[in-house]
Order: sequence, then structure tokens, then C-alpha cells
Amino acid sequence: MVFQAKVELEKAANVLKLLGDKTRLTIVAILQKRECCVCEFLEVFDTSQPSISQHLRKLKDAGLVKEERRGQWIYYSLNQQCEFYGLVETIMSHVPEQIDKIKIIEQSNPTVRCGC
Amino acid sequence: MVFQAKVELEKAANVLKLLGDKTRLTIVAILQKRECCVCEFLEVFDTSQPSISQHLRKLKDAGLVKEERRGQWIYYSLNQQCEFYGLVETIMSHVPEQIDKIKIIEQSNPTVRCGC
DNA sequence: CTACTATATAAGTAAATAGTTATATGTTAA
DNA sequence: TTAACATATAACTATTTACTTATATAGTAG
Repeated sequence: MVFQAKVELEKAANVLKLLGDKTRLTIVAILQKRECCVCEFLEVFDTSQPSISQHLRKLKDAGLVKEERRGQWIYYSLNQQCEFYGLVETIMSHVPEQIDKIKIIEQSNPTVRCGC
Repeated sequence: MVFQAKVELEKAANVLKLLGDKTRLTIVAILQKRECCVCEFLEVFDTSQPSISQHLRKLKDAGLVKEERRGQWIYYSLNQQCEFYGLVETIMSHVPEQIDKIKIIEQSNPTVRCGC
């Protein structure tokens, strides 16, 4: 097998616990394909805005995700500089792409008004 | 990238949640190197016997681990036939080997009396 | 059969988690 | 400056989780 950079076991467990939630795992799967803001996630999850914000907060606190404000919106994306990015990537290679959800986001296009 | 068999997202989340516990992740790391019975795990975890049995139960219920009784002892090992085995393997490739704990188990050798 | 060992299960508890509603903050646009 | 929108945060609640102790089950050895 190819050499594999290791991550401390306890840290790895924390990352796995974070990804061990259906909503967060889906968020990460979507972020692999495109950055998103909260209102876009709202289109594809059957939950409230605070709930999504709280999930994103956890992912951000762990360093897995970063945010960037653009006007009214805050865009979330995967943090490729994160020490766990390699682990996350290999995990996600076992998870189906969230094509349907991404299509819904792109069609609903809630941020169309900002023109970006 | 090499073709990667996918696992339903919700099932993957369940597996990740299971591995997202420090004790269970360590158990799986140890089981990658050798089968173990509960009393062996007891040597390396700072917790009670029921606690370990309960973790093993969860791993077994998910199909990740199988058990085999040999006399008084029940030996646990990774279930390579499990549909999630590939996922587990790749995850574990990012986790350090539990050499120290395995050494402790082999030196204490609580099942020495059975001669196996 | 009895004592002993290994393990499982049951029942209870404290802490963590994911959701809720209400409200605060920050940005834009009229 | 006010209204509207996007998001975060606070406070609360219900559920889940991981542990504990006590007890049951199963095998072995005398």
C-alpha cells in the first residue's frame, strides 16, 4: 500500500464522529463538488436554518470547513489545508456523490439575486 | 483514482459514528493485527468489562466484527466479509497502529491457561 | 454438583448531542 | 434610517450515548 500519513487516533475519532452524522456527511459530500452558503443547504435538508448553521460550526471548529463572507452570504467550502483532509477525502471516496442534491441547489439557485 | 465501491450514505454515516469513539476505534485498530477476547481488551482499556462488551456488541451488530467461542473465551475479529470492510480498511490506514497496546496484550497473555 | 472464570445483559445515570424557537448580528437596498 | 435578508447565537428540550453496578448465562475444572 501507498504510504499513508497518520493522524493521532483520538483526533481521527473526533473527525469520524463529526462525519458520523447523516446531515454533516451529506454537507461534506456536497462541498466536495461546490462551495455553498447556508441558504443553499436549506434547500436540500429537511431541517431548520439554525440546525444547519450549527452543523457547519462544528465542521468549521474542527478545521474541516472554512467560510468566506461575500456580501450578505457566507460561503462554506472544504479546507484543503486541514491536517485531516486526506482522511476526509478517502472516506468520501466510499460515499456516493450527492448529484441529486447538487442539482436541486443549482436549480433553485437561492443566491441568484447577488449575481455571483 | 482507483474505482471505489460506494456504500449508502446513511450506512456510511453509521459506520463512521461507530468508529468515532476512541475506544471502539482502538478496538478495531487492535483487531487489524490480532483477534482478541474481552479479557485481553480489559488489559489495555481503562474501563469496565461490561463497557467493553457493549462496544463489541455494537461493532458486531453493525457487522464490522464477528465472534467465535473457543471454550470459555469468545474471540473477536474483523469481519472481512462485511460490506463496509473496504471503508473500514481505508479509514484505518490513516490511524496509527496500536503497537503498544498489542504488546501489552501479548505480554500479559490472560488466556495463557487455555494453551491456545 | 460446586466453585470459578469469561462474558453478556439489565437497569440506572450523567453527559453529550441534535434538534427546536427566539433573538441578535451583520449586510444590502429602498 | 428603515426594512428585508442571511446567518449566528442563545436557551431549552428530547434523545442518544457511554458509562456504572448488579446479575444472569455459559463453559471448565475440581
